[in-house]
This record gives sequence, C-alpha cells and structure tokens, in this order.
Amino acid sequence: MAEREQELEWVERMAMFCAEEYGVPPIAGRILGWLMICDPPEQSAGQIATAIGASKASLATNMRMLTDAKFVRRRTRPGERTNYYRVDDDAWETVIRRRMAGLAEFRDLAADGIDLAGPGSARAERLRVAYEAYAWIIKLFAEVPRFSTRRER
Amino acid sequence: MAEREQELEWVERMAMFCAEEYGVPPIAGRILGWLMICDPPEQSAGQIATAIGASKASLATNMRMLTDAKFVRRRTRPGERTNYYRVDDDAWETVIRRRMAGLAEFRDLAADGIDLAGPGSARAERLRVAYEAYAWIIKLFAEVPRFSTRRER
DNA sequence: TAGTTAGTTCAGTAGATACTGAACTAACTA
DNA sequence: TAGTTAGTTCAGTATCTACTGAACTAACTA
Repeated sequence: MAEREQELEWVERMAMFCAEEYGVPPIAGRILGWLMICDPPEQSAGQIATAIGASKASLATNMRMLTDAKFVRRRTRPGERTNYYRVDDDAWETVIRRRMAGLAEFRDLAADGIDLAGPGSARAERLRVAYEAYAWIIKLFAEVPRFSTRRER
Repeated sequence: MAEREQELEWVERMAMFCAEEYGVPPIAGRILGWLMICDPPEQSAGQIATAIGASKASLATNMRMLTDAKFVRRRTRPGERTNYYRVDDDAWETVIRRRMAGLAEFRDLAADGIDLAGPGSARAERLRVAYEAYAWIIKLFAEVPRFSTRRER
C-alpha cells in the first residue's frame, strides 16, 4: 500500500475513534488525525481540505470548533494572509483532563440525588455507591502529579 | 415543588448527562436515572414507562441495551411473568472501567501512528507526546487497587 | 375454549446533525 | 482600478437516530 494511502487509513481510524468516543464530527476527527501525522506539521486549511477530501466550508466550521476547544493552534506568518494550523502540544492531555471533569459532574449529580432521596435512607444507598465510585476515581486522579514530559519550548 | 416533580427533574438531569457524556439515547438515560432513585428499587418495564413517560416499545429497546451492557439486571419472580429491573451494583464502576479501556484504544492507535511515521523521526514526535500522555493515565489506573466499598450480598 | 396482559418487532416519522455549493467579504497584488 | 485568493456564511440536502403506534407473540387465567 502507498505511504499516503496508509496515512489516510490511519487518519480515518483516528477520526472514527474521536467520533465514537468523544462525539466529534467526522471531519473534525479527520483534521485532528491529519494534523497528528502530516508533514510539515503546520498546514493551511486548503492543504488540509485537499488531504482529507473535505470542502472549504467544512474546514471553516470544524477548524473553528477545534481552535475554540484549544485542540488546534492557529499561526500566521508575516507577509502571508494564509493561516497555518497545528495540533496543540497539550491537546491530548486536555482531552484527558476534560474527561475527568465530566466525572466530577456525575459525582455532584449523585450527591444531589442523595439529598433528594434523604441521606441515610435505604433508597439513597444506590446513589451512595455510585457517588463513592466516582469520588474514588476523582480523588485518585487529583492526588497524582501533573503529567509532564513537557518539551522545552 | 412536589417530591415526584423534583425526582423527575433529577432523572432528566441524569439522562442528559448520560446522553452528552456517554452518547446514550435519552430514554435509556431516563431509565437509568429513574432506577437510581425510584422506590421500590426494583420495577417493571410498565412502571418505568409510566414514570418517565415513554412507550412500551421504547422500553423494550432501551432495556435490552441496558441489560446487554450489564448496567441493569433483570429479575423474575416465581408465579409472575412480569420482569423486574434494577441498576446493577457495579454499573458505575463498569462505566468508569470502560472509559479507561477507551483510553487504551487511543494509546494503541498512537503507537500505530508512530510506526507509520517512522519511530524516531521528527514527525513521530507529536504522536509520541500523545502516546505518553495516554500511557501515563492508563498506567496510573492500572496500578491502583480495585475500588471496593463492596456491599455484602 | 376465549380473554388478558407482558413483552417484542417493525414500519414509518420527526428531528437533529454533518456536509456542501454558492454567494459573499476582506485583504492583498498588478 | 480590476483581479486574485483565503476564509466565512448560509440555505439546502442527505443521512442518521430516537421514538412511537400498531400488529404481533407468548404465557398465563377464567
């Protein structure tokens, strides 16, 4: 299989993973996947559109989404009006951290449920179990040192 | 606000959380939410349908999904043909553990990408960073003792 | 036997989402 | 000035998902 073909297949796998696991639109997933593996690592919307086979309009919408979410950084170059994009170094750690934040939301929901059912009631037991499962994992994560294979910049 | 009304509002919050965070259909989320807070804790499809305002058909489809995923347990009673459902004690720990499995999938995808880009190449650097962020969190959870506020049964 | 009811299956529908082409804006260049 | 091109916006479309009513099955009861 040609190099490019293999890359695109990998990009597609990455896109589908992001779609299923994180609910990201397919094209946003492809952009992310492409930016993970492309050479050079910084590319214009036009280059990316060509590579993944999407329209300019889709690129505009999805790049907006990705830059707003801080997964992708935009860079301009002096004397050029083209914007160049690259994946943020911290993108994946950000993804992980947001996921953890989601856990806290559930834990708080469970806490509200316990109040509603009456703390100490038999009915609150189910909720307490859930609360504790989430509190456990959140605490675990909070105690751990921040990940840092931080590259020098 | 009436007790029941408050409960249903809580169920709705839970359902929307499950929908957004886990991609579960709204009715499946409502079933889960209802089963977390309802009294008695074990209810028939008919009772649940009435409580959350869904059709029999939707109950059939969504209960199937939830029992297949082991989030909800079905129980029969001698001399009755009605099935009764309750949330599995381990449901939420299961949710957390599946989420962790999703992380491993990403890590492996990143590893494939590194092979494709050529390990050691500059191009593989982005992928290596992602790989390590995921490997870090996965290792963290793998090392930790299994959660156990296990109730006696 | 006929009637009742728990539960399943399926065809159709409503609503949402992702995507695109085309028209447009804005910044530059000759 | 007119022409070029990066990027945005928007209306329309295709596709998908969740949901329901209705027809059905299967297990029981009188």
